[in-house]
Amino acid sequence: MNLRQLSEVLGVSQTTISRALNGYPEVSEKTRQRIEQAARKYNYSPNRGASTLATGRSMTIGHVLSEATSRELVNPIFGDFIAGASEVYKANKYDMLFSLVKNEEESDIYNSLLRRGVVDGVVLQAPKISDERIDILEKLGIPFVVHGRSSRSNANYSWVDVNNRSAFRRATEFLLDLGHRKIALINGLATLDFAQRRYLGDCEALESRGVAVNGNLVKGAEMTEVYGYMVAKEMLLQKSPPTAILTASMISAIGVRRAVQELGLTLGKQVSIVTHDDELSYLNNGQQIPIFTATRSSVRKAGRIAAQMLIDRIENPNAPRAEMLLEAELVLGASTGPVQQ
Amino acid sequence: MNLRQLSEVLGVSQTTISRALNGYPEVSEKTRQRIEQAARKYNYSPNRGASTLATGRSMTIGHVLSEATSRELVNPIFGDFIAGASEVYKANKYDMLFSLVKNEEESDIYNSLLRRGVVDGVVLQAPKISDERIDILEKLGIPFVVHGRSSRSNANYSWVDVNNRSAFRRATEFLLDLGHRKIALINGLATLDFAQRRYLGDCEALESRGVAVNGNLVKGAEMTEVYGYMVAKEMLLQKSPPTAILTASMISAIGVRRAVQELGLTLGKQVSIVTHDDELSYLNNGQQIPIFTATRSSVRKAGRIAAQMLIDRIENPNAPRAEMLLEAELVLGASTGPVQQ
DNA sequence: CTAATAATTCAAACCGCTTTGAAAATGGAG
DNA sequence: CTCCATTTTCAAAGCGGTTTGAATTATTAG
Repeated sequence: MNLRQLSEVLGVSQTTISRALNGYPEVSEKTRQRIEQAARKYNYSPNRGASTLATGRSMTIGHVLSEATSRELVNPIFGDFIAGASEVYKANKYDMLFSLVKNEEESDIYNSLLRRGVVDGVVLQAPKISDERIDILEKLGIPFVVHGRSSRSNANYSWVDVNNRSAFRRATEFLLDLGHRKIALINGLATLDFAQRRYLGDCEALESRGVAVNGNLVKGAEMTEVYGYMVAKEMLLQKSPPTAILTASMISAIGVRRAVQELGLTLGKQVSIVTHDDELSYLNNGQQIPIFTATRSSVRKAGRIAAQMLIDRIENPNAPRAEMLLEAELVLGASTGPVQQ
Repeated sequence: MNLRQLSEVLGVSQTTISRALNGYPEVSEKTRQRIEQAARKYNYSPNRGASTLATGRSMTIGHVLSEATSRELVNPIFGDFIAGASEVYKANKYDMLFSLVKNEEESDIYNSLLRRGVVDGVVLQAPKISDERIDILEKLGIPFVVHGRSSRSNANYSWVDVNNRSAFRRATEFLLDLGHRKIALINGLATLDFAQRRYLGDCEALESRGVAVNGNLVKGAEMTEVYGYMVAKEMLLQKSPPTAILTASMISAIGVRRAVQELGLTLGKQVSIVTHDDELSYLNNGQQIPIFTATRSSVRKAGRIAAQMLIDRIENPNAPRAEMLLEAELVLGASTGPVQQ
């Protein structure tokens, strides 16, 4: 059933129906009722292509995941982030379009999505320290919001981010307070902005206590379980092993735990771990007592905020850009303890 | 730049341009070249809404994730599955639309997506043993493919699935061969079809060796780390604890491992684990020697296959339905060993 | 009761593409 | 050089909505 057919059935013009259904004031309450009822009865809803064409709005938001950033590897936080975003999109009647692109197509995809009128805006994830995508998007003039930030960019964009720096500064300070001096950092990919900020937070804490940053104790790559395991094992077998390890995700922390246990060491005794915890739905950090001491911040919440920001930008293009810095809380779990002599 | 503008610039009709760009034979190679060049130069690509309206095809495929099935919980395999699907969509110039729906809207969403012409087809994930969605989709006449199957449904649908039954039969047989008799199963949600099949495979193996199925050793729920941990701990503290545990995912296996180690037991000695491994990109099951003995089948590959099947159905509606049963391989890891007296 | 004003409703234009049926251009045969 | 068949190009009609400006109807004031 399309609009013309419905208007014939009702004996009312298409204009009136369209207005009634879209909540315009120029239609009497009586007719609106009648029209809404009929729409339900005949199972009518406006064709998406047609209204996109007529309004110039696709009511769709794009999320682009680049294989460049993630090397064929799906970021484990991806699922929860978009679940959060989806909640907000749904409430605002937007749909979510998802694209996986290869490195070389990366800069084209935004242009293409915009030009073809496929999306009204995009969310940028996992920004690099220096990320050309941000400049591309700004040049294109498409509404966008970044999940994270890009330190080197001086573009004027909207973003949501966790305060990675202060989170990792606090985490390191906490370990220092426990007497640890050999503190390792098993980070995410060094080119990613969040990894850099976490590194800086770590360094800040160390330096403020006069502890030199040891390059051997800082590594970064994809945050997989295996990576956490391998790096931890290697570090723990050094002549001067770390007594505490910071990890950038629960996934890698699990790998670190495996290494620790394989070496016959005990978590919270010979080795302490503090991890960042994105509160992934399938990786709850324990029940009453958290498994890992962690800097905690819900990535799902970040998804909700990013989505709302973007919708605001789309529907109110000349509003000032928005930014939101989420503070992670430091939760005390069973994976940390005072340094052992 | 839109079609009319381009046609004015080129002094050629819109028809010719459209045909040239869409590869129709009625246009000479010379003009095609000229048009393609100009399209690139002026950065023209057809407006999506307009072509959707004109062709009746949205070139978009829907993936619906229901919060009913997953209780606010994002399935960890979700990311890798859609990454696989996306590869194929991109190669075929489809976009992917993602919807998160609440239980009560579940049956409406398909109707709505179809009616509004938002998608050309949908992929159904995580089917229940008896899943009304399949009947709804069939009634609607929308092209769809199921990732998994629905045992109770006798609808005639296309699907891709892992042979969960034979995989878990083999896994249990393997444990029986090692002398285990008290074999627990920590499964997914009991209402989900794959969980039922895994359970049946497990039972088959046990019964064929004359081992009675012990209801106390079979549990199922969301496959989280914490769930695996809790159930394993509970079971291992029974008077007659299992000597081997089957788990439905790496995530829950990690939880089981945590419980095992917390109790001072050793994996592959007092307790063996066999898990299903979906080959999630961020959860590689070890390097040379797998951490866990596992029934392995790539969910990303399943995503690719499902996507291709669906595209085939869309572009060739009266082709016979397709089905694909993937056999999981049993890989031997460090988590299993002969039963200890 | 009429005129002026406000509240409703409508016909038609438009969004940008695809596709049909017809027209124009080209080529080959006689 | 004409005629017919074949290639190539085109104008116009949708596709199904939204929105504008005008027309109709209802309401109020005088």
